[in-house]
Amino acid sequence: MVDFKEDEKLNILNHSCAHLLAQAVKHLYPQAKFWVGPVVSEGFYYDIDLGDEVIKEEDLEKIEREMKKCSKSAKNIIRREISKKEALEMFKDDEYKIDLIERMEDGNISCYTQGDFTDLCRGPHVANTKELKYFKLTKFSGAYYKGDANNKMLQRIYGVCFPTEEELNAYLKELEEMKLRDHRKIGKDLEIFMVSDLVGKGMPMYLPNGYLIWEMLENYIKGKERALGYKHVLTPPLGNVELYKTSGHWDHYKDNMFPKMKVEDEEFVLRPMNCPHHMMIYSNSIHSYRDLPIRIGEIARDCRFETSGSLKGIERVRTFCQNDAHLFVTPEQIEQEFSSVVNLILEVYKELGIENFRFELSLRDPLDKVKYYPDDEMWNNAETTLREVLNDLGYDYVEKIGEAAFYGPKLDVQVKPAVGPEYTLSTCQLDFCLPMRFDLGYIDSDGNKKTPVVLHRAIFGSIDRFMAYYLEETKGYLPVWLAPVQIQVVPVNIEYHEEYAKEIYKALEEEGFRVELDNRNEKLGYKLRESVIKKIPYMLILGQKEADSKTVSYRRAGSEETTTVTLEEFIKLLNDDITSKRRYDK
RNA sequence: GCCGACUUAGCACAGUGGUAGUGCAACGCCCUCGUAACGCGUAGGUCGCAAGUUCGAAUCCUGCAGUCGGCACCA
Repeated sequence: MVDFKEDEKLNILNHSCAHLLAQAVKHLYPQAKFWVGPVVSEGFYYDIDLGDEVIKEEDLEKIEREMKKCSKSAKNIIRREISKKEALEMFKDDEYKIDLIERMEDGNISCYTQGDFTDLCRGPHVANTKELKYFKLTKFSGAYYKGDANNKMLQRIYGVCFPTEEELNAYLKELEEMKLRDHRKIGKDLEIFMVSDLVGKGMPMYLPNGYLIWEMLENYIKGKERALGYKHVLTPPLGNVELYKTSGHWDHYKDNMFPKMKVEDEEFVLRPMNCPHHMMIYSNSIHSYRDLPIRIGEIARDCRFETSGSLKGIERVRTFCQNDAHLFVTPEQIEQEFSSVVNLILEVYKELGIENFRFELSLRDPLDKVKYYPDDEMWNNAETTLREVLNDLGYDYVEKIGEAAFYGPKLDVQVKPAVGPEYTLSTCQLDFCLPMRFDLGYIDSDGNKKTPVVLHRAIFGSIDRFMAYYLEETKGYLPVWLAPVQIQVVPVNIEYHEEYAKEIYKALEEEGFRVELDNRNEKLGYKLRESVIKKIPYMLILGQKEADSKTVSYRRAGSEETTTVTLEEFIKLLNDDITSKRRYDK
């Protein structure tokens, strides 16, 4: 999808369109006061205080009509440099603009005027409002002033603007198409997961198709980890509150945990993460420097009390299974183990054909003394280490201040879903803090007890989220190794060809493929249509021709071509598809 | 959690005050068929839940729940 922020021409056009929106809103709502109206990846928006009024759906059309009027009036958009004093006087009735101006440097302030409307802005803009012709207001919502939930909620209106009608329509069509690949739709259509109000929101249940995909993903990633020396464990999905007080999670996240429950004279919580359990496993025995790194992995069920508004399909849920592991290493081993994790991430992405992702290096905000473990030296050390390893590996990344975990900095891999904002898929976190809090140790070569360093890492993030992402990536056309049903055998005529179809079906089943025989008394076209809708990778069409020549004809979902081969060749083809994990959706 | 919208059969939807409809799916009959829907028929819904207004509520009001679009949050 086009990025309005990155495309210079669209950026200016959309920024100007935000002003047009503000002008129209000012006409319709004279009491309106304006906060900011930036261009973002998805277009532009403007945050507006309408006093007691709120935007409703029908208001959008009304505002659009007014915008068209403002556009048609063909006013020149005129830039003017103003002094800070002038600016403060000009916008004296708008506390939001005053807020902005007060933080601006004198001599570096400008405003733009179009007809009866002037907005504070650094520009640049298009020359005339008539250039803003092909736009659409796409969505609206409340948005907290300065992004702080304690502040007043302003009205935010989103829109997009293009130079031509064709581009606008193409974009709107693309938006509609993206909705079709939303994992919630695919998950329902292909019977992958369900939710039940009675069980609880944000607690998905995986249906047979979904659990099959789950098992394949789980076995795949555990196999990769075993090859790298990981040992997998199984730990309970709850823990004593003291465990989380020791780790520090209780102080930081107790509001985001399910409340504690008292049993006899102990208190427990459903666990929100697995680090403390794995720390206890580490401390179950005495370790020598020779034993390190120790890599403990687990597909571990966690429960987090996510706010109702943040839940989304199987992407953001209240119960989920992390593809978690904790690597206990000596300080000298950090670099090698961290590289190894990054390489594993890249290897998995490459194998599964995931190409649209980016790295974020999440660092602490040094001014935030509450959230982050107070040890400057530790933080500087950890952040420098991660940065150096990333630079050595030569990967592009952006640094995000204030995004670190409370115990350490991390590398996050960000991806964009079909619908909604970016999220983290994989993560690798460096932690000097929890090993100290749990008093972990190993005996070093000099005979002294030292504290290990821990790398927290998740390749799939959670199996749930990864599945959501991969369903959207593949549009539901799963590669053969993941497809719940790999082959649908369709006899042309049930009366004459069922016997041959059964023979082939049994042969494929004996080879270990997930195969189904459609022996219903329906027309060929009808049965093929169902296979296509269910996105089954291979349709095997068996009629007189195939029975006579002892061959099979196959068609891949998403293709209209039919190929005829021998059964042996077909099996070879399938096995090749499965081992290569090849995607065929693109 | 906050702002707004939505919730009708397994699925996709229509129906804005007069005791529920269409298409697909399901089931039955018919058809016996070569690459995305043969035809006919049958069954299926306390219209998200609760309370209210009304002679009468899927429709109007209120509350609750869930979902969706954003905001906030995300160890």
